[in-house]
Amino acid sequence: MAGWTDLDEPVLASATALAAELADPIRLTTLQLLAAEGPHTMSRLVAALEVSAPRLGNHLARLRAAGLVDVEHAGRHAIYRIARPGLADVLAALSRYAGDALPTARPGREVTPDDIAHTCYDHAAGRLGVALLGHLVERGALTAPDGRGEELRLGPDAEALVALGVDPGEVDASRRKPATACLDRIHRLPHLGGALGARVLDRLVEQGLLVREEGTRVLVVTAAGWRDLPRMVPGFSPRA
Amino acid sequence: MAGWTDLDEPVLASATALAAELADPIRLTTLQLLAAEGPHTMSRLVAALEVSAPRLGNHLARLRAAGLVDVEHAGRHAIYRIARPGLADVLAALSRYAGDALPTARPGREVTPDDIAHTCYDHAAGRLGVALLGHLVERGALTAPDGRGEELRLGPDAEALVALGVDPGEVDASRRKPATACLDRIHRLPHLGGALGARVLDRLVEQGLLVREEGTRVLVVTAAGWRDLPRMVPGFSPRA
DNA sequence: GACATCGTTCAGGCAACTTTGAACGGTGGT
DNA sequence: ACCACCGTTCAAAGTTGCCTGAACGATGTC
Repeated sequence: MAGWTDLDEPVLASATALAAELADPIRLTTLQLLAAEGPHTMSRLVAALEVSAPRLGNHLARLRAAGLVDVEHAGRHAIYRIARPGLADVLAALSRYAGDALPTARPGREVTPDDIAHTCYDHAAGRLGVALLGHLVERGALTAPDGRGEELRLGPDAEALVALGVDPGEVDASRRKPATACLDRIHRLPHLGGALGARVLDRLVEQGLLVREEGTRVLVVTAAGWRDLPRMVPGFSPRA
Repeated sequence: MAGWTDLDEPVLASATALAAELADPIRLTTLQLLAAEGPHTMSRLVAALEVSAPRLGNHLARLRAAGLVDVEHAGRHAIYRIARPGLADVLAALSRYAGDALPTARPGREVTPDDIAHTCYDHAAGRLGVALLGHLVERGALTAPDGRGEELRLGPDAEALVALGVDPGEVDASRRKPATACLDRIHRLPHLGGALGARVLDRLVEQGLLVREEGTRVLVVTAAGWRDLPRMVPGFSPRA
């Protein structure tokens, strides 16, 4: 009978192999980008990650062999995508633990206003942006992307959006996508972007919950914001 | 400005470091055992994992350095426990993906009756046992263990237990713990053990939903079981 | 058809990790 | 005080994984 740590145990072998794939910064970031923002061509990944093509290519070959990504060839472009939607759950759990463990691991480290909320182009990123997306998906106002090509879409139940002061009908979707998931650079989790993300940020500023800091990208949470936002966006808590 | 894959990014560095710790069968199994069943002494771990003491010791030193486990010395024994309860979420996500990905990765592999349900001493293990524990915890009939010493306990809302045909008052807790989390050897997720686990299994057999196969530890799900169990235990689905 | 672009593969050299065996302090029992 | 046991550390050896640079096939453009 195989022991607890015997690699003949299929699930154990599969789990350690998966963890090994996630244990490299290039591979992990690649998977996070694909899971949050959908399929990318290899050249887009090379540009985004700022690494050499062979270097990324070697990692992509590993990810392919491990069955974590699929490739589709379109002309001379190779389009990579997450193989199984469930991977997003693993990536999210990993990032959440990593983010939560940081203050403990580095006692000197404090939570900065930048961590909490800052602008990413015209929408909110940081813990607020991440919590926003999670909240709206959970409440059915948005349908989650699967990282395979199925994009973030408006969901059946717009009530959570209305509660934030946004009328889904007024979102200008003519010139840009209504909603996109955008990988947060700090927390490594997807946050809400697109026309809807911009509209939500505008409304929160109008309501006096956030103030754009001049000259920086920091979004300062006002006293009213600390009072109301945790209730409006469950998952966005002061927590130290 | 640091790039996407730069290890100066704190969360990325933390996440890859965590994944590297999980990428070894001994370390991963150790963490799974501690998270599911609570603190263990090193000698208990050595016996359970069937590895040499120095070999395990080196891995435990790594886990300590990574801040994933805490040690407490009691006499000549070293008691190890999970450092942060949140780790259980990461381990669960990893095991779930690894289990789900298996049929895809190995086309020849089929789901066996053993995977679905078998006995572990006197209670149910396999997918059914795992789903049972998850369901009862989610419904508030049990409080989740945190892997640090806080054990599985009866929770405030016993309704989910009653729905399974079990009267919480009738569980004999005098001679053994009422409920324990027990690491499932196949799926690498905690399942329901203890007096309560035994009582639940007895009731499911009495109701004709399961049949103990003679001479083996397999629990056969009857036609009635396939009809009723997915409704009684959300999370326990036929799925292929 | 010539050329640039895109993606992939390969071999070398370098760094990191894992295992093993032996040795070492600390604790409890006799 | 002696001994058995528990846990930990260390160095050497073998293995594995990663990056670099060059090369190659395939595609689309001029």
